[in-house]
Amino acid sequence: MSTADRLIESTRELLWERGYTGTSPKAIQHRAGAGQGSMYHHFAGKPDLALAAITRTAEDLRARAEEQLSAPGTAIERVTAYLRRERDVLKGCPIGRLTQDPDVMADPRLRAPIEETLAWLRQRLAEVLREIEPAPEAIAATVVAVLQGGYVLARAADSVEPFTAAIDGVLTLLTAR
Amino acid sequence: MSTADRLIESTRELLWERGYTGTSPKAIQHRAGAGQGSMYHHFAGKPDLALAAITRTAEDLRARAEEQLSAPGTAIERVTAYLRRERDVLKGCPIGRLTQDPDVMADPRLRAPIEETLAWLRQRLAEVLREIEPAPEAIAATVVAVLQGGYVLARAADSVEPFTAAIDGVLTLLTAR
DNA sequence: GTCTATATGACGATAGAC
DNA sequence: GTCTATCGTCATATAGAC
Repeated sequence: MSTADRLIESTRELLWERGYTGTSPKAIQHRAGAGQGSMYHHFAGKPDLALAAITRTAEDLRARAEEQLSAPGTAIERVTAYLRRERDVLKGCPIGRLTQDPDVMADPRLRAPIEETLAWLRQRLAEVLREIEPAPEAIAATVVAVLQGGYVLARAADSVEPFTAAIDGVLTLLTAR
Repeated sequence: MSTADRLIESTRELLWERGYTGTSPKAIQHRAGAGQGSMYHHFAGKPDLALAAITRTAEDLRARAEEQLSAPGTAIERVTAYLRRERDVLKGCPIGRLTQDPDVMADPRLRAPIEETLAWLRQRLAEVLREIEPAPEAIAATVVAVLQGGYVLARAADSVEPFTAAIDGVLTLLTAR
């Protein structure tokens, strides 16, 4: 892996763990095993590096969601597979967590991939759910919200349990229709 | 309002807007119209002040939830009133947002009120929903998660719309039972 | 109680040698 | 491409006068 790649990967990890404000260039360099000069040679600064990291994380999220959502099976089966797939629940959503960072949301370049990714997810889930719901838009928003909110509850409790309960609840409601 | 009170209120606002890491003592003092010496006279430091602020915000959240949840009406009516009550949607949940702050979650004193408040909310909603569900725990978790996740989607979109859609969706699912 | 002065280190970046 | 030196500012206090 090149130095530039190691810098991007380190930034992705740190943004996930500590957010944008909580992530310093120094910490990125240390984790990547790169020096100051090296980082500023490859990237213009912290926002530039964050953009590269966020873009890569957003692509990754979409690709992995698509794995479950475009698999064979009924709508319920695919949504269930997506919601119950293995996740780093206590780490939360690497995209959703950035919405809490005012410096990220204030920068249109950093904000765009986050807005687009969550809008895409909602729209993609609506497509799948259209198989069983004539107007699935609101329910698709609910499903994405349960996921994002489940992460919040899990972090608050320092336990996966509330996340699992929230997913179980929405699947119960969905399946009972 | 006393200086100590102004410091606590300013800290509450800043924690809501910028999180713990993003909030400096200097910013708190400036917003409260207090000097350095004044702040350190009343509070031991940033964590001490944050604890006072978080405690007050947690009490406030519980009191305001209780307003809707203990009102007269059916379970569905009370949950609907709670979910649809007026909110500062784009600002998000002042308690839930702190779960994204690793420095808060790493400090047991700061973490406790957050954990307790969300656990209480879940349990309180389960009590209300028991009127229509024999085993309401998972669905109560879902309802709280939709709220927390709805805030995330609203911030990502810079619009109240996804929040409203997510709430509408879960109420549709709940009411259709 | 509130003020000003001072301290130590981190933050985010630039400059220039190698 | 990477390194070290340097920079101006902010973060988070402590000390002591008033």
